[in-house]
Amino acid sequence: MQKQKVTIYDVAREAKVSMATVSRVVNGNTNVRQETRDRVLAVIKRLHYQPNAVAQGLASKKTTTIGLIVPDLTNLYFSELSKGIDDIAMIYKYNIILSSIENRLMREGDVIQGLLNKQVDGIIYMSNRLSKEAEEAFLRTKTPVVLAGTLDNDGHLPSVNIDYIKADTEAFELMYASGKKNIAIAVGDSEAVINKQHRLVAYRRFLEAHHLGEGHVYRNIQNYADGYNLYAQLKQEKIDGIFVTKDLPSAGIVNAASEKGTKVPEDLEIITATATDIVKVVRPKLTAVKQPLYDIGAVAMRMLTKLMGDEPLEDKKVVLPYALEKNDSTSTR
Amino acid sequence: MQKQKVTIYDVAREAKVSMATVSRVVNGNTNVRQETRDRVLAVIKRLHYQPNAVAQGLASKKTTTIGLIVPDLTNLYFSELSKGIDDIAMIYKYNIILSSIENRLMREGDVIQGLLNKQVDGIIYMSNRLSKEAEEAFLRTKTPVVLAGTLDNDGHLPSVNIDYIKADTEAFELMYASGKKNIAIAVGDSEAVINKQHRLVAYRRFLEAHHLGEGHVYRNIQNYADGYNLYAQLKQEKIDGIFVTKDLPSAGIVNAASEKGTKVPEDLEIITATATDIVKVVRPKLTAVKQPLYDIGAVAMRMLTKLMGDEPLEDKKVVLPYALEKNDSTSTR
DNA sequence: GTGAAAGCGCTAACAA
DNA sequence: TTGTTAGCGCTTTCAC
Repeated sequence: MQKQKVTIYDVAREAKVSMATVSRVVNGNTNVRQETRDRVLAVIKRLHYQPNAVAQGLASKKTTTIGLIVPDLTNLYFSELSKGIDDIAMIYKYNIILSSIENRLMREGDVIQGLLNKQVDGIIYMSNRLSKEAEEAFLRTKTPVVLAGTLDNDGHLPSVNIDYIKADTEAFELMYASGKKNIAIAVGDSEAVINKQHRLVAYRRFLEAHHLGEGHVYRNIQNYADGYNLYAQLKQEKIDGIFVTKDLPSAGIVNAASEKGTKVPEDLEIITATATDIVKVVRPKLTAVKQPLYDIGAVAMRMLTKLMGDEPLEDKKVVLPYALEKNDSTSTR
Repeated sequence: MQKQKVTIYDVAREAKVSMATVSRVVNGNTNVRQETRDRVLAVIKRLHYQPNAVAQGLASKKTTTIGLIVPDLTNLYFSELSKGIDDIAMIYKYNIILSSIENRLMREGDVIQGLLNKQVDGIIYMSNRLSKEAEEAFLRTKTPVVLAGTLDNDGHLPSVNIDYIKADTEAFELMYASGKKNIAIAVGDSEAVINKQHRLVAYRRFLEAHHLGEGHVYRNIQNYADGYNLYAQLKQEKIDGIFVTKDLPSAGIVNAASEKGTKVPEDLEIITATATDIVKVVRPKLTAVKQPLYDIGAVAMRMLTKLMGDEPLEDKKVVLPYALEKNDSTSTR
């Protein structure tokens, strides 16, 4: 490849100043006489000079780029979070390097190392499950990291979330208030920190509080078909209320129930843990925990900008409010 | 910020070779004696040396990074495309800089310039509407660009798509075969090239072929509510079949129809132009054009790798096959 | 097969 | 306020 067409050197020569002065102008340094600045600016415009961000990055050790680690962009949960992150990143002029960790083409540790090699100024990580190797890599590096809609085991890393235990408990109690006694929970990855240490804990506490016995935990319920197929089991085990962590499986359950003649919410109540577009498309409309996904992303990104600017963080663990949106898959108002 | 911990220089010193040799080893250059290579590799491992990609980029003028321009990641159409792009990019070891152009925080030209300043090796662009400033920027730069699920006005840029005219015509004819005579079309952005030069053209040709008069074009039908609200108008204008370019509005129409007592497909047939998860969640299940979104993305990325490697392209405009998935919102099988 | 040395384009002391 | 001068960490001729 050829050399860059117009460099800072060309501008300096044409404007009869030093490279340093051009650099100052480009970076908005105020220590430049207005007259000089204008002259440089004119040359920059005339030559269509554009700074080479890679060279800037090498010299300044700042790339104005962050890494975004995400499991699956086609999942609305993550894409909503990403949108919040993206908007704030744009405001602060950061670019985002997107790293998907869904397919196992690359080990998570290598993905993170790749980001670090690209000298990203910070990393935002989202995933249902924070892998061990990721957690270790994050604790080792001095590059700032923030978790969005994600929790680590010991709470060492800055993060933004809602209070899952509180939200889930409210959901269980809503179904209980309708007189349901055989309430179940269906989770995606039962080893994920949020499920293992929060949602399932809330479930057990709920069961104990009302002396409801062992309960029913369905694991690995990930997609529409999983939900659809789960229905038969729910029917057999006489489940009359279920909390589902993902939206597509919830839709599957509702549709299966409708087809097989089970009335929702009379015979079976359903609450889903994430209010996406799916919720309003299904009939009956699903009662759902409305998480402020966009805000979680936005706040996470804002936290990261502070960390990258060596500003102090008020809260390391931010907890945002949620709302339980009562729709037609539950009966108690 | 401090200097990098371990540099190529440290490795060279410890291995008692020159930086050039270390560089060769790192980049898999074969002109290194096996013995030397092993020694260098051992030192790299011992010191945990990791190359600085920014410095590599500056020296080699290759960043192994591409720019991905996307309007809205929460739109399944684009996130599916992105997934295909991401997978292939990962295989070829390219990182992706994600640039959203949905919010108008930044002009599209500036977004592209920013990517160019970061010295990306290539760009993939997706959008319903290729803006004039984007098109001009792409024609001006020597950085390779590929359009995914997107078309430019004059067809100068490499792109991957399906045959929209053929697909839409098939959809119209399917409804016509059911005896529908007042068939309409609802589009998102009617100025988008795909709509203006393909979908709407197909619609007009269909009307003419069957002497169906002027027809009905509904514009700016973007989201669930738009579709839901459109129903009243469809009813008033006695529409008995409609082709909708987006999935959420389709769901809105179906749900509104069900609520108001209009039978789908008996009284109103609906076909949507993109088969996403929404299609199978709505009842009745929507008949839809199944676009190979993942493949479009994958092929676009593969084309880009060729362009970046100065390999020739067999086809500049790739057209992938689609399938019309007949579900329950149409009656003809 | 290996090394010396000149950059890549820019920033950031330090002087002036 | 401006210029000089080292780098930043790496690749890449060109010799040997």
